[in-house]
Amino acid sequence: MEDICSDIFQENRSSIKIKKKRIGVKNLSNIFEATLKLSNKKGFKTMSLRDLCKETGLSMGALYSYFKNKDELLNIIQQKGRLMVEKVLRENIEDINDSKKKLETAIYSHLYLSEIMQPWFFFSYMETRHFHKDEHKKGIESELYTEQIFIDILEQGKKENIFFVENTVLTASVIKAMLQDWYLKHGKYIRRKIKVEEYASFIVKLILAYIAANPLNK
Amino acid sequence: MEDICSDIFQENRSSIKIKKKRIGVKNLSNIFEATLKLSNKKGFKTMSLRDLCKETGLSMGALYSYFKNKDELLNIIQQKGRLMVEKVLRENIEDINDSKKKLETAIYSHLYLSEIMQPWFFFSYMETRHFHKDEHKKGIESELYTEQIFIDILEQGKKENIFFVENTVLTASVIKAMLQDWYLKHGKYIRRKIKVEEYASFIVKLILAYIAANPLNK
DNA sequence: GTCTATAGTGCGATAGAC
DNA sequence: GTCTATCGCACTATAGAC
Repeated sequence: MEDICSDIFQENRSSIKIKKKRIGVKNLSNIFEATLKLSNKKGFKTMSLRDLCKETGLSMGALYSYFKNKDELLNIIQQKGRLMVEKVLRENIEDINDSKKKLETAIYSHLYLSEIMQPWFFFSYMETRHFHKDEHKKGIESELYTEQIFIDILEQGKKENIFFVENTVLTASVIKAMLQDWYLKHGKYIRRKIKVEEYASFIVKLILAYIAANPLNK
Repeated sequence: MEDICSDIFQENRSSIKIKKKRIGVKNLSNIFEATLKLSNKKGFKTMSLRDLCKETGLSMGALYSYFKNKDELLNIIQQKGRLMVEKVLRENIEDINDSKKKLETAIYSHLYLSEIMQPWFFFSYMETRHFHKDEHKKGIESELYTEQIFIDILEQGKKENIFFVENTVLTASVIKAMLQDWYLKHGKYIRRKIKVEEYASFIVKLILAYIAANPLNK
């Protein structure tokens, strides 16, 4: 979190009116956390900047030193979250050659990441449709990007005769749906004391039962 | 739709100021459709009653003849949608004894219903967390109600030694997640020309591959 | 670097004409 | 049964004091 906010501070130095790095990074971190918390409770549009003042302990004027308007606040949060997700997923799977191992790793990585960054994932899923043109498009592309990762892995396994899957696109879609359920209904899973490891291992077993069973052996 | 609006008109006669049934039902139907359309685009809270005026062609005064405030409009929509869903699901599966057939029917029924009532399902999923206390609670209960249907079917099949499933709750959770993906990302599936029949048959195959394979035979 | 005060906009809701 | 006009309130964003 510290690292991310430090990056954001550097990159958006032009639009951020704060000069001292220590104060800037601390307040940015505070603002992001508060924004995700409030938005996930009542929606980004419904969250007023006065709510954000109360939650952060900053005044209206101080907030506007960190972003030039409410929409820019949203853009910064989105931009940074997306970069983080794509980087982690790519790095975790790029060196794996074995299809089955790669599929497992992709599922585990996505779930662990969304466990750590749950508020951001939830925010992103729920708010994307409210974004204006450009951010809206990027949100959908980001979703398709991770879906494509799964399509590619399934296609690779299919070529190697390890996976037996009729429709890779549809299979990737439902894998994505199950991964998303983890952060969308996070409260439900916590209440039921289901840990992320258990959920991940379950998803892998379910998918492998479907694609790893050679129909010719039946 | 006509039938539902007719029912709503009868039940809420006290708070609806309109006397003539024909006009009342026609306008109610118009208002509901417009509310779902606008809310699903920008969120219920963000949709102003002035937006609703434009979309329905009615004036502010006219709108307020059909509900006493914005929250009541939401409650009426939710109440009726929930009743509809629970009724249809129950009626479709209650007379089926065969576990496998029952599971299939439940999946197909839910998907076909959410295909017809897609705007309502989407609305309900996205807005539940913004509801006040009582409606919020009912929304969550409704979600758990359909999940419980699947838990019960899985438990029944387990007892009969037809299904081999370790964790029925977790299995029901992901079934629900996949059913929800159909109406949450409806646009994506339409763009990819995936029909509801294909999706339903895919989900059934995927789940059966996991639970219908007796591990003792392996 | 952060504050308070306020301008300007748009909201939900109602009253009263037609 | 539907309309227009209007009220009071909360919002984003900014200007200027400290």
